[in-house]
Amino acid sequence: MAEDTKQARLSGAKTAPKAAAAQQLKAAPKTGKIDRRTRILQAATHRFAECGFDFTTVRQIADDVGILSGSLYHHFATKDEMLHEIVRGAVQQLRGTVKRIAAAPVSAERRLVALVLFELDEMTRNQQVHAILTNSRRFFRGNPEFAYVVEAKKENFYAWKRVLKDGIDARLFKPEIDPFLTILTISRMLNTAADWYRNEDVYVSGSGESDKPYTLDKVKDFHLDFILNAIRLPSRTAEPIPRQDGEALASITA
Amino acid sequence: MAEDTKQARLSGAKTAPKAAAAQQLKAAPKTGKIDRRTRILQAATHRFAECGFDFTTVRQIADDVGILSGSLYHHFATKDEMLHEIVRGAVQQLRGTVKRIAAAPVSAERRLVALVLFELDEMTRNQQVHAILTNSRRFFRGNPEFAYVVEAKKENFYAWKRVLKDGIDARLFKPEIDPFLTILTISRMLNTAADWYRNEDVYVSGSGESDKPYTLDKVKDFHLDFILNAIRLPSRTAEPIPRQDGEALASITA
DNA sequence: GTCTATAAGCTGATAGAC
DNA sequence: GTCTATCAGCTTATAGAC
Repeated sequence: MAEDTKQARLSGAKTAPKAAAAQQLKAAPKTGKIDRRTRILQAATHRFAECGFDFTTVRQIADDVGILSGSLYHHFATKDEMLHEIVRGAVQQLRGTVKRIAAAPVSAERRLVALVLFELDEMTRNQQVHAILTNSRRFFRGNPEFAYVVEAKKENFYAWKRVLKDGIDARLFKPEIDPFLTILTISRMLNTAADWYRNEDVYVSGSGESDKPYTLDKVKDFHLDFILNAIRLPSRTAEPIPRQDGEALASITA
Repeated sequence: MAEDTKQARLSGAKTAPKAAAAQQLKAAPKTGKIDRRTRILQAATHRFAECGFDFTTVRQIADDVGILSGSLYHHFATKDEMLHEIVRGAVQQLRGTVKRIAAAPVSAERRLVALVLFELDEMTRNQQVHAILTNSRRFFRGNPEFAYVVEAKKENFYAWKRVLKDGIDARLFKPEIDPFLTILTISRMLNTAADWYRNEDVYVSGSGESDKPYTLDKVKDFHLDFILNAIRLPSRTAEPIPRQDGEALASITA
């Protein structure tokens, strides 16, 4: 892994003419009329999330869309290029919204609630992409081509840190909490939750969508409770959690 | 991944004569005199933890110990057999101790504290093996040869569930907590913490062992606080956390 | 745009010389 | 116990016919 010098050459010639196609990925209606390129990205996203980037083969992706592996290279120059198109949009959007929430002119507690709600929402809605970002994080760290991924993660950390610091200064949060440990713990907690919410119920549910044992709403409440109990000043534990305000702040993503 | 029918044949002929060698893995002094088989398992453990089982090649392992890949097959029948020897002991020990703590005749809170302390301790001490168990969990789930791994995980879950239920019945914990979500969250939290504690400080530390910014003790306190704040009855938040008692209970592993 | 065919290299694993 | 040499099958990626 140390000397993983698999060169991704996104040289000149074939570089993607319609990078915006990646956006259609979540907006695309499930009815038939979507172009090949988008369909390939859907298949790749699914495989990368399921098996990891490294362990997914181009043949699997090609099989999923019903063409041969060689034909993929008419649409994408390299396997790495597919990954770029899949993660870039999500990374940029997450970074932008997190920074905006962290800088909003409301109390630190409301910003924290908004951050939790937004990240849970985003990671659940766009779960496959975030699964890729988490599960293949070693690949991203070790590949200079994807430095922007780890860079965005770092910026997110500083946004959270600012909110925590503001909350401590405003005597809303415990002064003795360790920012680093707290953010790390919360961040992975939300990631974990989204992964479980979207995938693990395979073991339980059977029929439609409605018999899901946990609603996303309940999962959000659980985590808000868990997190706020841990960081609020003990004297404030009885206060209601400002979920509505956080919800409103979190939904301003456009 | 669905049709991953890579057969592991641990047929008859070459089956490992000294399976106990895996135990030496953590007990082995770092001085030179350890046999080849143990050295190979050390290298394999490191690689599996770092790159995942699937993505590790037998040639990498062979390189690490300074022999050729073909020579590995004098010591082990298959790559899968190495994995078995690496994880089996840890899985059995974890399962045994967790069940014993969960059944101990003390208050549910002390048992919970003991579970948290023990798992953090064990996952930190034996971090590489637990990283393998977590990172390659899809492999374990999809491979019948390793059913005992997921079986043990399930038993651990029921042990935790019992402690949580006892705590609710004894009016120590909030009656409204969701056992499944709570256990899932705590479990991954501890896993995450151990992973970070052992690996992530690569980015920070420089010289010896002493300048580590976080002691394991501090990490334990952080998590006990975080977890107990979330599940204790609100009226009990001011009570001291019975860490010493938990420590004592957790350390009875022999 | 997809196909056939193929390159160059890696994979886990084996046989037999020493 | 390690070596050399090799297998059959997989990997990403390319060239050129249709």
